[in-house]
Amino acid sequence: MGPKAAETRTSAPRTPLTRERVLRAASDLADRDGLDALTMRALADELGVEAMSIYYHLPNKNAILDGVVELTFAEIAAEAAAQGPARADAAGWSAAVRARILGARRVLLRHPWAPVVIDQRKSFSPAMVRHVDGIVGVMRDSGMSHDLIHHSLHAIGNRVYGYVQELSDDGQAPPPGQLEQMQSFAPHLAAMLAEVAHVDPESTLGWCDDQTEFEFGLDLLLEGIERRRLAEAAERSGPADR
Amino acid sequence: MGPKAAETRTSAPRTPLTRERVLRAASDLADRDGLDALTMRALADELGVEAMSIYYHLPNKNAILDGVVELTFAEIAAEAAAQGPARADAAGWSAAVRARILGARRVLLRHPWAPVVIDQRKSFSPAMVRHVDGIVGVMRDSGMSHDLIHHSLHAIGNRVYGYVQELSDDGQAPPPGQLEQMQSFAPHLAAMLAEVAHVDPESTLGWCDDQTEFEFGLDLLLEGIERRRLAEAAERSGPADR
DNA sequence: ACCTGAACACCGTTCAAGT
DNA sequence: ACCTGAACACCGTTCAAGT
Repeated sequence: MGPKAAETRTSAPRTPLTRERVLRAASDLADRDGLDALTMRALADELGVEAMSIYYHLPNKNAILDGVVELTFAEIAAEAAAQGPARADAAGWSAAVRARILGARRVLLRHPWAPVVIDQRKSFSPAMVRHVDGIVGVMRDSGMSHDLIHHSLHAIGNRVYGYVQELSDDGQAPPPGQLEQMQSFAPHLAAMLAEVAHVDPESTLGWCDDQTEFEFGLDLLLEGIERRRLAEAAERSGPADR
Repeated sequence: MGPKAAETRTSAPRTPLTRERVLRAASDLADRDGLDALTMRALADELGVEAMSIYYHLPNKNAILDGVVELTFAEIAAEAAAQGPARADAAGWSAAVRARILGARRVLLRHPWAPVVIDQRKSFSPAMVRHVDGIVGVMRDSGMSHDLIHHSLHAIGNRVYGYVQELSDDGQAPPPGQLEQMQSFAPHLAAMLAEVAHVDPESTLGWCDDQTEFEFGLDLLLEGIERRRLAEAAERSGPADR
């Protein structure tokens, strides 16, 4: 408690501001007080700093939003890693995909603002791409065609978050060199995109036909419900003969 | 072009402001310039009026957002009516539901801001309730249980917009007298909610178990994809014996 | 290199005032 | 009854300035 300690305190009153620290604080703030409470001024307060200091480490608020989405997908990756390698035989693909999606959901439930941010600003982080790539890999191992995988990603992905939209719908054509670059860290996904883009080069809507994807997912649901309806009816008429 | 005409012009330079006119203009503005461009000041400009004038007809911006969602569901109802009465026999329920959902989607594609507004503010208009009620009616005619219908609504509804969430998840218990009141204009839906709430009164999460609903929808999709995978495999091994 | 303060152009909204 | 103008408390961001 001598003057030296006090001096040290005033000369290093807090850990230095970094991109990481800003993003962590932003994610925590949104978790605790909601997305609307995540303002530059409130965030600065949380960090014991003036609002404008943040701009030295991140260019603007959009960068912060992209950053916290990135953090969230890093958590999802950690969750998946904790579950161990989810490779499976042909029949087991479904359980493996299911586990990954429910894992992602567990993380997203801890960050309720994340789905909102993800699909109102079509953010697109490497961690997100790798997450999708893992799912593509599992499906590919089961022998599915890239086409079926592609439709299935739309059907499933729309359910959890809109990531597939970004991956394809927006950029009319495949982004120039981006696909080659993706090959290094998301090989399954890159292979799928290459084939899908090649197969249907003159789709009126560009890369993916939104309407087709929507109907594919809808029909999956309707067929499943119909099967359950028939099961109910059978149950009702003769539960004995089972 | 005499002085009289000019006088008439200046004494009645525009049609009077009404709730209807404000909401129409708001919807049009959002269609044209996007949701972010829908500000009180820009909306007033569009109407040839000062920003504060709007507050005489609607209490605040949230009321405007609720109002434009209401308008959108009115359009969806008109679209459904144009398709004629979509009553069907047991096996035809699926086509009837499909038609209604694709109709809703056509309208929502004209108002891309609508899904965003609907699920970031959990708005809840009578027109929306009636839309859901129509779907419940069709499913009920096919002999499905209320339980199956309930799960199915979650699975399908999440896909188009989050309306079922509002209907149930939020209010822990059924809203006091609201259910009785609903009976008059949404009888099928009211019946379903009454039975579902009764059947599972001590659900840990309140009315609906979100996790259960999520897994129901996910499994529907996974099962459907698995069937298509098997079809692909069969096609590959012996396309001749079909 | 890292942080700050004042200022700008926006927002939704309150409130007292006009006709 | 219907509309307005000034003002308030916010927002993200620019810019020149401090250390």
